Formats: sequence, C-alpha cells, structure tokens
Amino acid sequence: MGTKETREIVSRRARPAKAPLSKDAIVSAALDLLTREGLPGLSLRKVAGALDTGAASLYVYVANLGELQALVFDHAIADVVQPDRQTGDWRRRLKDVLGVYFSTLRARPGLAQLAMTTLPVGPNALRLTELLLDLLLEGGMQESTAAWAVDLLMLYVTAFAAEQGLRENLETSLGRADRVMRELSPSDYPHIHALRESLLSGPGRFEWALDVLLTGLLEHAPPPG
Amino acid sequence: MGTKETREIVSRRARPAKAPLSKDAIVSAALDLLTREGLPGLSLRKVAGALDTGAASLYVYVANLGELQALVFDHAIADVVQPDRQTGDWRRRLKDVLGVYFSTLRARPGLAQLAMTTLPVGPNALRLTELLLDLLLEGGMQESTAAWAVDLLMLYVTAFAAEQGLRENLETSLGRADRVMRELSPSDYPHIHALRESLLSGPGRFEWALDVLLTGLLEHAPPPG
DNA sequence: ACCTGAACACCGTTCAAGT
DNA sequence: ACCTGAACACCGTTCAAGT
Repeated sequence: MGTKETREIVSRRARPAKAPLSKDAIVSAALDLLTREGLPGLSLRKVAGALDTGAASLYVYVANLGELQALVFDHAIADVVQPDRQTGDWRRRLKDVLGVYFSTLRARPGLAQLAMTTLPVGPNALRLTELLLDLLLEGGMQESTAAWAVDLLMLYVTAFAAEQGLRENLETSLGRADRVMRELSPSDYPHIHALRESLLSGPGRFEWALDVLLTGLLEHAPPPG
Repeated sequence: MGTKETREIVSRRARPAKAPLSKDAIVSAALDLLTREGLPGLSLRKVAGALDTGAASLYVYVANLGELQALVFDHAIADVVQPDRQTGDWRRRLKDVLGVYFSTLRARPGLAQLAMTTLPVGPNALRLTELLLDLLLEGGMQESTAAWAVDLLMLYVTAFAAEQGLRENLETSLGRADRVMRELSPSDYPHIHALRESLLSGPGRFEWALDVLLTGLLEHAPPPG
C-alpha cells in the first residue's frame, strides 16, 4: 500500500481499445456470438458482456431482444443476393439463389431458427424477395402466382434449414429419430417401418423438393381472384 | 381473534383435491397453460405452480423441458387422425387430414412453434405419418417418393402454421409487415411494391399450396436412388 | 444524450434433506 | 420412491443516478 507502485496508472485498456457503442457494433458482436454459441449465445447480457458494458446500455440502440434478432438475421443474410453472377436460365439461377440462401441459413447454428421467429422484412430479405420475384416473372409466371410462389419457396427453404439444424442438435446429444424408427413396431406402423431408410435419407432432398415445387408452380393454375 | 371461529379447521383444499403428481397430470396442466398463455406459459415453474408444487418435483416424471415440450406436442395433436371418416378419393382425404392438422396447430398459440422445435416422433405424430403414407401409396405414388413427400407436406403445413402464428403475434403488438410494405420505396423494390397486395393476401393460400405440392409430386419423377 | 449498477420478475436444473 | 426448499447460474427489462 505505501509503495510507489500504488500510484502507477493502470491502463484501462486490457483489450484493443473499447470500440464506442453503436447499433453496428452491437449487431456485429451479436452475430459473432450466434456464430460461436448458437441461439443461447444471442442474449442481451452476453452481447453487452462482449462489448464490456451492461445489458441496460444496449437499449439506447435497440428496442428489445426481438429487434436485435431481426437485425442480426438480416445482417447474416447480407451476402445471399449477389447482383453479378447470372449464368443459366431463370430456373437454374433461381435454384442457385435458393441454394445459397439455404447454405447461409445452415452456416450459423440457430440462424434458420431465427428466420422462423422473425418476419423477414429487413433490407436484405427484401432484396432477396425482389430478386426471386424477378426470376419467376422472367420465367413467365403470372404476377399473382409469383407473389405466392416466392412465399412458398422461401418458407420451404427456411423450414427445411431449421429442421436440419434441429436434427443436428438433438442427434448429437442423443440418437433420436434413427433409433426411434428402427425400434418401431412393424405391425403398428407398417409403412414407416418399411420406408424408414427413405424417410431418413438426406442428400438430394433439397434439390428434389425445389424441383417438385417448381413443377407444381408451373403446372398448376394460379389461384382464383 | 378470541372467538371460537379461530379453532375451526381450515380445509387445505382450496381446489378440487390436489391430484397426485403423474406424467399425465403434468402434460395436461402444461397443455392447459399453453392454451391459455402460449409458449411463455409452457415453463416448468408455471406447470409446477399449477399443480401446487415446486419445479424440482417434475423431474421425477420428465427428464427436462424439452421432453415435456415433446409430450405436450404429441398430446395436442392426438385428435388429428380419426380412423372413421373416409369420404372422397385419396387426394380429397389427404387434403382433409392436412387441413385438420393445420387447424390443430393453429388452435393453440405457440403449438406450431413447438412443432418446429420438436422432432415429431411421438405416437400420434407417427400415426399421422403412417396415415399420410397410406394415402399417398393408395394414390399410386412410388414408395421412395411417398416417403419424401410426407416430409415435404408436413414440413410445409407446420411452417405455414408457425408463420401465421408469428404474424398474428407481431401484428397485434405492432403493424409490421403491412406497414413496412406500404412504405417501401417503389424504385428499390419495384416487384414487391407492385405485388404487395398479393404478397399479403391470406385466404385460399393453404389450399392453393397443397395443390401446388401435390401437382408437383405427381408430375415430378422420383429422386434417383 | 449516453452510460451504468442495482433491482425486479422471471427462467431450467441440481442437490441435500426430508418422508 | 417421491417430494421439497434453497441455491446456482442464468434471462429481459426498467429505473434512478450519474456524466
């Protein structure tokens, strides 16, 4: 206590010089946490912690957790729409874009889940919607059909990504779906028992489903009204 | 205070005589809470409270919150499969069953959300899968196609129900999606602006999507392998 | 205007202690 | 075997107080 060392000034910067708080810094830190820890990482307290402050401080820039989630989601899908690459016909390009969207949702744990709890009305989600509409209209689809088609396509991609993420999670901790189906009584559930291989098989499913959807959309008459 | 009433024995049963704890009682209480309060109501502490006990007591019957959620979900969809009603051709019956499934998911707030965070491998979910497989095979679909088709159909119904529920929630508190789309810059998002009516319109969408899916499934060749 | 610590009202889960 | 209260480690959100 009485030594000279006591008077030494201790730098307050243990780390890179604390960046000033801002909406961008908050969203970046949050996306970082989501990437590393999944949905449980996306909490106001943890984001605040990563920014060396308290949770209360975030409320200056963000109304609540829901708004932060929406911002993080839209930020995470920023790279899906790339205006350059235009190879192949509209159908090929449509499937490519949806494929990139799918990969993006799967690239970070919990992101697909986030997509299912957030209305996709951020600028990047809207750019994606706009691009998809453009491709469908280029394909000759009627306007009212195209509108519903975009919703159907995006809903499928999102839900499929979320389901895959869920399966991954639960099957890491246990051996759920496979095990359940293998142990099923063949007399109670004959079809499931007979088709369990197909029901569980993964690869090719996404492409196949997109083809089913596109075939149905092109073949089927537009809705009345 | 000094009167005879003080000595009166007060019944400990303010309510119907506390039912003994059991898995069934827990799931019933939980479903009740979900019905009245939505997902926020489905907590171990609230379920325990409804049963006049502490949260720790539930762990004798249920491994964790996730298992309770799975049990509640399967219990909630118990009435979807009714073996009696068999009117119309397979396609009509298929659409009816999926319609009942959809209504069931929408009947309780948060139930569709629950469906998206729970692998549907309970007995009632399996019965539904089995019935759908049966109808598709009756329709002449190839076995491997039928397996993937059931997943696609159920995934769509679940995701659509979840999206509707979400929209309902967020639009009660704010005026989100409509407002956002009306205020959009027509030059940045010309298609969305032009089609905003169709993008938002609700009724008929579910039937239309099912027809699109079925058309695509019947028209499209089964996957390789 | 921005930041903060403390408080409030919640969570799921574990555990030692009771019956 | 079943139940319990208390504790632990978390949440989102609010608010009075500081700068």
